[in-house]
Amino acid sequence: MKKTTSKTSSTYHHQNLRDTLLENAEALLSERGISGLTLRELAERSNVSRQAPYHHFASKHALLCAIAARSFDDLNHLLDQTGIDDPASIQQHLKEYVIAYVRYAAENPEKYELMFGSVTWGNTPSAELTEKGHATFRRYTSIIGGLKKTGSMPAYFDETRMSQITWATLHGLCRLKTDGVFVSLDAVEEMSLYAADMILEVIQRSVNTQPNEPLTMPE
Amino acid sequence: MKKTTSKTSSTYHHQNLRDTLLENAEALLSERGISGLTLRELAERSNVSRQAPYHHFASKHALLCAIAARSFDDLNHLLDQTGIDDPASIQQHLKEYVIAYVRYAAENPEKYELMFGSVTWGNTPSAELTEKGHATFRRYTSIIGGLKKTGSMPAYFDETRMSQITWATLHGLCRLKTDGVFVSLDAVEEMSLYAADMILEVIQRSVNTQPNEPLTMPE
DNA sequence: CCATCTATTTTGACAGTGTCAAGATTGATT
DNA sequence: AATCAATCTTGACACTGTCAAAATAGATGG
Repeated sequence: MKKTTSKTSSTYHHQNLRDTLLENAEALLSERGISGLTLRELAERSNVSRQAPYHHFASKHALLCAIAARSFDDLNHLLDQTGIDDPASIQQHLKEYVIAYVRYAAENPEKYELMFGSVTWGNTPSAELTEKGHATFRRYTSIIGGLKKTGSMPAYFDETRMSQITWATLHGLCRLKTDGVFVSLDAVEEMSLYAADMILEVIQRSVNTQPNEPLTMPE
Repeated sequence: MKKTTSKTSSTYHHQNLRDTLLENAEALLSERGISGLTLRELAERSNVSRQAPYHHFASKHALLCAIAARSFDDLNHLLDQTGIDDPASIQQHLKEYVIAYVRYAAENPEKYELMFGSVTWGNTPSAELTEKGHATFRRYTSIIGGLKKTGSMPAYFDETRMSQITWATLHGLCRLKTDGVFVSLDAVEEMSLYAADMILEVIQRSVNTQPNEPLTMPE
């Protein structure tokens, strides 16, 4: 029974240490980068011994997964605010989504790396992380699916495949920015909108085309 | 004057230590992953003291950049073997390129991470690395440019932007695979070919469309 | 109100890591 | 043969993540 005791005995963390650690970890992450986020310094910054975090996170990997999951929440919150001005225009929604997505990645490169990088995903990512990651993708798929429902997308399109590759485009651009291959945020935003236009174009043009030669699976 | 002395005094490495280190580093990388590649174990495996590698690589970062540059050579060598069966068909070339590219990434996830990851690019990547990375992209651009020359791509397309975003698609898919977000290689290959088809489609269809509403730069 | 218990925090220790500073060794050059 | 510059080695330092065991706090039951 460790629910709402909340006596908050000063100089002793107890229940809220986990949240405190996560907040300080995010700050540390932004300041020193992913390799500069060390458990010992995190503990010191949280005024706690070096082993204390282990009672809230089984390992450093678990902590990183928790940060990633939390970052997915942040991103989803931002994405929720797209497409509300003109709910009827899914095209507009897609563009706003893309811009919000790219901006978040560019402004939080270390978090984005944890959200999709091999550090977290390469070694049995936490269930929380995989679930939230998939949820974010589902959110994107629903937009692409919306294009189909409103008739902007021909019915014979493979909705899943289409979502996967167009979102991979978005992800690829973000990754190139967060990894430092691309440096200009303006350029990446331009590319992203260009990509969004291309996606909308290929869908739009397909509508006016005979479905006898669709975007099929080769081989 | 340290050219071709090549006396190869046994049990003493001398000139070829650098190459030996790189080879062993690649092996170690494949076996233990990027975090398992440690300078000390690399030295031990090369029958050399722990500080010896520092005479050939200024730091671990420099070593990682050298591995990445070497990997670019490997990849470029593979890509050179695409599009030779039917040089006339650039569409075929693109598909072969995509498949070879994805396969290399999937089979060498750690190398791919060094080639494009923040570990190398985030902290002043070596001139050799940036040059070879850009060269690889230029190679891709030339294919997209080939589509324009043969009339398959409308002249008003922005060749550079088009290359950037379609290559970002390829890169995004590879990254999702190498990072462990996607697990099935078959699925990623399917997505890649689907993407290649989409690229070719959007270009092809554009040819039969009035250029008054092209894929313009928004805003 | 006190004793007990469990969850939490701490201290000690260990095997690693990258890399700086000096010393030792080698093959080549004068 | 003597000198030299490049190369390799050894010692040391400040770190890292994490196991083990001791200490401490708050909550619980009498």
